[in-house]
Amino acid sequence: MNISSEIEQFILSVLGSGDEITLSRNELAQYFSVAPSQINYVLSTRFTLSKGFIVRSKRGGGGGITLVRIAGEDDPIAGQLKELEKMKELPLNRARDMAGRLADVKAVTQRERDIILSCVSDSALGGAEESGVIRRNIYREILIALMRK
Amino acid sequence: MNISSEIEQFILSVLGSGDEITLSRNELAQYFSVAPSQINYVLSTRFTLSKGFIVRSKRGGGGGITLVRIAGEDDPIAGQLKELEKMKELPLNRARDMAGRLADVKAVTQRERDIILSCVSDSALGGAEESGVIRRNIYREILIALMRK
DNA sequence: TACAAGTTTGACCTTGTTTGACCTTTGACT
DNA sequence: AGTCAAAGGTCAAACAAGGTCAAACTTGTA
Repeated sequence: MNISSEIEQFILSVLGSGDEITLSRNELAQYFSVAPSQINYVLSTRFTLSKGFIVRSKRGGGGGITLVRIAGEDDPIAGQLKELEKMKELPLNRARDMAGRLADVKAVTQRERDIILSCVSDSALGGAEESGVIRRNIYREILIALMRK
Repeated sequence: MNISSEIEQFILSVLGSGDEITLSRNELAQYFSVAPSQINYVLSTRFTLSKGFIVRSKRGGGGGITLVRIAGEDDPIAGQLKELEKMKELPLNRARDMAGRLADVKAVTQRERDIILSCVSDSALGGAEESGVIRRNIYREILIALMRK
């Protein structure tokens, strides 16, 4: 496993089932013997909004970085639908994050997530012009289907 | 025996009776003293879907190639896959029939069928050129996801 | 032997990760 | 207020995978 993923796991394990954690960029970097900016890389690729995290930080003496897990309670499906309405295209990475999040909060099963991801994968849409637009429409239809009880 | 077949045998023997293996393209290539792209050749000729494998890969540092063995020929999903390989396009009616059949024989849940149908619906694909082709590719990817053990 | 199919190689491409040099903000202490 | 050390931020270059494609070579077969 690469270092970024190890750092991700480490943070997740320290976070445990809590929903907030504060950490020091420099300490973390030293602990793993990497450049401090690597921490930013991990945060920006693994702790994104679509994965359910908010990152706040403060510079200067006594500063630090705080991760907040977004409470998954207020219907994530409706939330994502709303999010989608603002987008014209849905990039694959974003779709992966979003579907992963639905699985994390148990709005869909692992298997359902796999189905969703194969629908919006490049191998399914690759050939198409405007695949970003199609991906967005497909994901939107899925969410609508999931809302119907 | 040619090198490609030796590499194939090697991979199979390491895989043994397991149904998943992760390997490094460059290491393998070095081990057999061949061009890295030869590994792709082996994968694409010997570890195909019809031979019962899915190949996934990730680039970049910490990347790698994963082979997954999938279900046998006798299940309805594999049957539909075979059927699909002969088609260039998948009309919506046909997709409805096929997904319905999967639900009938309990290869998917009702809810999974709904998700599948929304992915291939006209409201998802309506705008696209060649929506029949895209529908076929999406349905195909779904089947592949469903076969994963 | 000639042709077709299968194999092997290498040049070039795309994506994901890691590092380091340089920049900005903040709080504490004159 | 002014200074400055202690955070964290940005960005581009280097590195580390794997992917693609076509040309060259080999093998099997009519």
